[in-house]
Amino acid sequence: MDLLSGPWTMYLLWVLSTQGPTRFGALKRRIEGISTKMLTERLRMLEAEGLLFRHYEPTVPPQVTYGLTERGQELISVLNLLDDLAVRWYGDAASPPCTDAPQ
Amino acid sequence: MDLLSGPWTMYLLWVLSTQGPTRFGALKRRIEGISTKMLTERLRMLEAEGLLFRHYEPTVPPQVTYGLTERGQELISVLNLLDDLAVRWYGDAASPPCTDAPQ
DNA sequence: CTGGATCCGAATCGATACTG
DNA sequence: CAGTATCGATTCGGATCCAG
Repeated sequence: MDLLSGPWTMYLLWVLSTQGPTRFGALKRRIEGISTKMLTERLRMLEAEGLLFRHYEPTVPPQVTYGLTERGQELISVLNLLDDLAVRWYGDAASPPCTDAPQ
Repeated sequence: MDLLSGPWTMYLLWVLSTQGPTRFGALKRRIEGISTKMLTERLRMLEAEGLLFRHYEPTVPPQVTYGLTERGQELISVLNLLDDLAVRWYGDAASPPCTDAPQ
């Protein structure tokens, strides 16, 4: 509970679940409003909990990709149920802005 | 998400789910560590969201009982799944102090 | 591009005192 | 018993600057 209670945490997981593995900058742009500090903190915490992985590619410039681990996926399935309730109670409008056109 | 992200929120719901309708003072004692202010805030918020009800009995002294609504129960079922994951990942020790012997 | 370090204002939260 | 009101310490989080 403490883990998920942090700001942006659930939303970050959610974004990763809809986008698949995503790079740091893309996440920052996608989440819009989150600060570098927050994003880094959340990513570190979730990584420490084994909910997501960090893939570092030492190119120039470096590329770092984050994605859900198996545990992360399991957690997402619970969050999906939560979303079902949210939709049922508040309607689709309450859903996160899933404006993804991933192509 | 914002709703559940608040401090004590999930735990409070959890306690109410294992105790059934509970009075203010009992909740405060049960949750141990929460301040009056926090508890009141959380209760108000959850009531406003229709997750729990407030029953006021104008006796002397007054008795106020809080309990889960139907919506609250639905949400608990999701939290239970979350608990399943927690137990699987961290073991029973990480569970809330569910020291209930319901028989 | 991906962060780490620092500073500082804003929001939070607990403790306390008080009421019906 | 069940809160409300206020105040002050603390924490939090964003902005900024810097580096590999």
